[in-house]
Amino acid sequence: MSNAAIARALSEIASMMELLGEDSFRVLAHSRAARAVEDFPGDIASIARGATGAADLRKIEGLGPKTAEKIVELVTTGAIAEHAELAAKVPAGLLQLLQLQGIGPKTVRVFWTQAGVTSLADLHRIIADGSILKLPRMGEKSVEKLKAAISMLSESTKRHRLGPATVLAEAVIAHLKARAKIERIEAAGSLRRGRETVGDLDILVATADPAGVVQAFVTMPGVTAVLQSGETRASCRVRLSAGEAVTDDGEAPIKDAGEDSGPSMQVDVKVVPLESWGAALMYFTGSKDFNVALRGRAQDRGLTLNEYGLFPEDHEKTPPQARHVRPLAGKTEESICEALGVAWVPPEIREGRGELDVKGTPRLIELGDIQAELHSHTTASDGVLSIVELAKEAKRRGFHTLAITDHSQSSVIANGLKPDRLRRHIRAIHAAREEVKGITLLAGSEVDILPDGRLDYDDELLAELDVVVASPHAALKQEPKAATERLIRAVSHPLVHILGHPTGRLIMRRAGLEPDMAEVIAAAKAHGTALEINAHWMRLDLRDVHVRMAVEAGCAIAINCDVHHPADFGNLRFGVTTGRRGWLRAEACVNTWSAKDLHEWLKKKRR
DNA sequence: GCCGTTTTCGGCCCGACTGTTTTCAGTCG
Repeated sequence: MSNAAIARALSEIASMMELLGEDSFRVLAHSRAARAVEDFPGDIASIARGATGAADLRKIEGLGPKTAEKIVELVTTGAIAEHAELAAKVPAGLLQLLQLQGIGPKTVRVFWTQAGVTSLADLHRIIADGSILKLPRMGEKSVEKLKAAISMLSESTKRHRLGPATVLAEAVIAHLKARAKIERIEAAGSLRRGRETVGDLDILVATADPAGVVQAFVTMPGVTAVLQSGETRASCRVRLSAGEAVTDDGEAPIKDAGEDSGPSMQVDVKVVPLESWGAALMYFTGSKDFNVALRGRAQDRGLTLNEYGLFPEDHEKTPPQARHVRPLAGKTEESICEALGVAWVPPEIREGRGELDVKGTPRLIELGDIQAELHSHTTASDGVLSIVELAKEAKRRGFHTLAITDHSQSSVIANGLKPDRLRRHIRAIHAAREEVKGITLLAGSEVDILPDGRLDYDDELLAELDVVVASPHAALKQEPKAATERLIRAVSHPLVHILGHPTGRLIMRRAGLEPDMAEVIAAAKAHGTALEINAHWMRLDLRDVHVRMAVEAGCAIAINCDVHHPADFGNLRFGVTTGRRGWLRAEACVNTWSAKDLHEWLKKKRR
């Protein structure tokens, strides 16, 4: 049973208790437990099945005696009795109503207990016959908002992948900068933390002209609905196509239908005072758990931290900023951390997982550290550039090394190379070295890992290559056990340098392989094989939690753009961000090494 | 239901916005 499935069960318990009007802190505890399970890097089910399952689970922050027992119950019996008892009391359709924007548990409970609503269809009915207006706090405007929320139910609950979300955020920032006088502007939230998917965008602005900023935002092209618009914040749904020519699939540009169609995202613009910039940025960047931990540190010191700054705790009812109390810190994130006696940590690792205990700011990998691209495709397989064009582009971007790694024979759809074609291709790469100087061109291959873990070329041919990236492309639904054996066999092969996109997942589209990653990492470490973070925003594979496992195990990491098109080099930042989320330091990433060190490492597997 | 170098009991983030109110409840992040 996957962590996600266990988290869902706990989360449903929380929602159902909420609808029954039970103690809100019990609800909160179950929601927290669900998140703890969802975000846990290891396999919760196998821990729960252990002899001391419940005790081991309790060591995870957010899980206590009761929630640990419920997880053990779920894993061993397939269900939680309490879940079934709650489900008998709460109609299933109500959970869907909770997804509606602007509708929370209190309102759903009113619909249910006072109007007998148990489904979306019932809700439609009381709207249609007007009886909804008899319910408390339900006026014309509320009903209009509710109708809008129903019509975009599926769209508004959808998360979006990091790539398109980043592009849209940059477009909003550019738009506001061009139309209002702005002191500072930055995207906060999960985008700043570099999560692989983003629910909505939080754009923070420091400005002398709040009204101008809000006005510029709500009239921006691509805005399909203004959800709220006040003096210091506004919320809109904005079409992703307002970003630029990056669609959800990373292919052709979205055709602008000129109406409220196409995928959209909620974008919140918040105006904050310049003297509170750091406090607001920190507050709105999160994560929630990180903020809670940080506020705990403030409390320990008799201080209170909010989005306006760090203040002395004086137990007054009115918040300090409203009484014009001078904050102890707030203009920058660093000043707040200093006043709290904690090291400033990069947004990517703010997860409330003990990062406040680190001594000194960790020096994580940065975009500028990358000096080599080790995974690229030419027109020989499914790329759009020739060897020379690709080499020139890599050189232009300042890389000292480029590995050409076209697909192997089993990837028929990608025009994979049969052995004789590969041999000619190797010679063509060698010839291109004469044409493009100032960059080392390596002859490689992205070799398919067959379902049983064998490679797609024989060892003799593999030994002729400078670089071997072994990747799974087919049979991505095989059982975890088979997947684990398959990948271990591949990383243990003496001629393999890098395990490419280890799981083959596509974010929000395809789960990919679900091997026991700890075992794969251990085998990779033992054989000196690097694990790839594929930088494409559709993949980001290895994923962040597995990067952290690999980093802690001392395994080498590669960050590659898997270049098929010149624009793919631009995805590098997403790969680096994912590395940072896994606490990756430059020295553990082979792409940051000097040409000498990198080439030496590659050759070691050829002796 | 969880958690603890100010607590094993008594806390559990809090401010902006909105719509419906006659001073505030609900939602959101």
